[in-house]
Amino acid sequence: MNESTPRFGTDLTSRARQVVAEARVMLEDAGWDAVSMRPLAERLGMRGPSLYKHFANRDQIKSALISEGLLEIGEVLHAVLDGGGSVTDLLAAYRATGLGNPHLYRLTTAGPLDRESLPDGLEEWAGSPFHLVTGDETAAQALWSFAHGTLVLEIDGRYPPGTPIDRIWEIGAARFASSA
Amino acid sequence: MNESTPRFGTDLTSRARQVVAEARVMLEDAGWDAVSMRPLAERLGMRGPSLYKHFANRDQIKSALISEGLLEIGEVLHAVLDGGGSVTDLLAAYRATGLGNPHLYRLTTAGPLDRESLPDGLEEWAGSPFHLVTGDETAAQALWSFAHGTLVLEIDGRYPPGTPIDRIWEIGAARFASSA
DNA sequence: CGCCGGTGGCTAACACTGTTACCTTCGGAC
DNA sequence: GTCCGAAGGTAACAGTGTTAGCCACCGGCG
Repeated sequence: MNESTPRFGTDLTSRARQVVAEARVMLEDAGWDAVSMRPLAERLGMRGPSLYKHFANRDQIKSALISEGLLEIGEVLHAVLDGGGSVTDLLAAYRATGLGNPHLYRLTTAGPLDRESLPDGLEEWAGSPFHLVTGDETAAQALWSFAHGTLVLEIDGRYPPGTPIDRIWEIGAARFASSA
Repeated sequence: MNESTPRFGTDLTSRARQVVAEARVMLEDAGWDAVSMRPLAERLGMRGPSLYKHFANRDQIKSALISEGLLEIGEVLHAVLDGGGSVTDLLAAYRATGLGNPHLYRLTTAGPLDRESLPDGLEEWAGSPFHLVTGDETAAQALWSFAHGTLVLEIDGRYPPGTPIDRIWEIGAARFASSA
C-alpha cells in the first residue's frame, strides 16, 4: 500500500511561483477576497497588469493555490497513513493542517471547483487516505464529510462560544472508527 | 417538547422587505456575488444609491437573507421533530431544504457570521432540533457537523461524479442514530 | 555583427463594484 | 401654512479585474 508520492507537475515558471507564494501570504493574511491584483503586483515590484504576463486571470492564481492546498493535505494524510495511523490520527492530522492554514483550507475545499484547472489525479490522491483507512469508498466519503463539516465550522467560528470542539472530533472518530 | 414557534421579529419596513425578496431572487439565480447594488435597485425601479435609504450597506441585506435562511431551516426541522421524526427524517429534511435553496444555504451557513446582526436566539433555535433528537448537546453538534459537511459538499459538486450520495447520508444516519 | 522575436515590464483605459455627499420632492402633523 | 422626515435622484470617489498597445531587453541565428 506504500506508493511513493506521485509528481504533480506544476509547470510554473519561477516568476509565476513567486506570484503564487506572495499570493499565499496575502491569502493567509486576510482571505481570498483580499488577494487583489494591484496590491499583489506591488509586493512583487510590478504594476498590476504585468501579472497577466504570468497568469491569464485571477482564477488561475486561485487554482494554483488550490493545488498547493490539496498537495499539502495529501502529503500530511499519506504520511500519517504510512506511519500506520488510525482514523483518529487521520482526523487529527486533517484538523491540524486546516487550522494551520485556515484561509487556504477554505479556498481549497469550499465552493465550486474547476476541476479542469487541476493536475490530473491530485484531488483523488489527496483524499485517498480516507479510503485506505476505512476500506470502503463510500464510508470514506462519509468520514471525509464529517471531517470537512467539523473543520469548516470550527474555522468559521460557527460553534457557539464554549463548545467543546475537541469532543465533537472524538465523537466523530468513535462513530466512524467501529467497522460497520 | 412542543413549543410554539417563537417570533423572530424582523423589524423591516415593507419596502425593505421588497428589497430582501428581490435580493433573494438574484441570490438563488447566481449566488451572493451576483447580488450587486445597482442591478438590485433597478429591479425595484430605483437607482442604486437609493437602496441606502433602506439598508446601511450590502452586509445588512446579507444579514437579512441569512436570517431568512435560518428561520426556514428552523421551521422545517421543528416541523419534522413535532411529527415525531427520527434522525434519518431530520437529516432528510435538512438536506432537502438545502438542496432546494443551495445559494441561500451556502450564504446562511458558510463563512464567518456576524452574530450581532441576527435576531437574538434565532441561530440556536434553528439548530435545536438536532439537540432534541440526540439528547446530548455535543453529540448533536457532531451530527450537525456531518450534515453540514455532506450538504455543502453535495451543493458544491465536490463529490466525484458517480458518487452514491444517498448512501453517504444513510451511512451518517446509521452511525449517529445508534445511541452511544 | 545585425537582426528578430519572445519575454516581461509599462501606461491608459474600460466597465464594474460599494459607498458618500448633496439636492429634491412629496406627504403627513401640528 | 409650515416644517420635517422619508424616499427618491445625480455626481462623484476609490477600488476591482481586465484589455490594448507600447517599449526595452536578451538570446539565438544568419
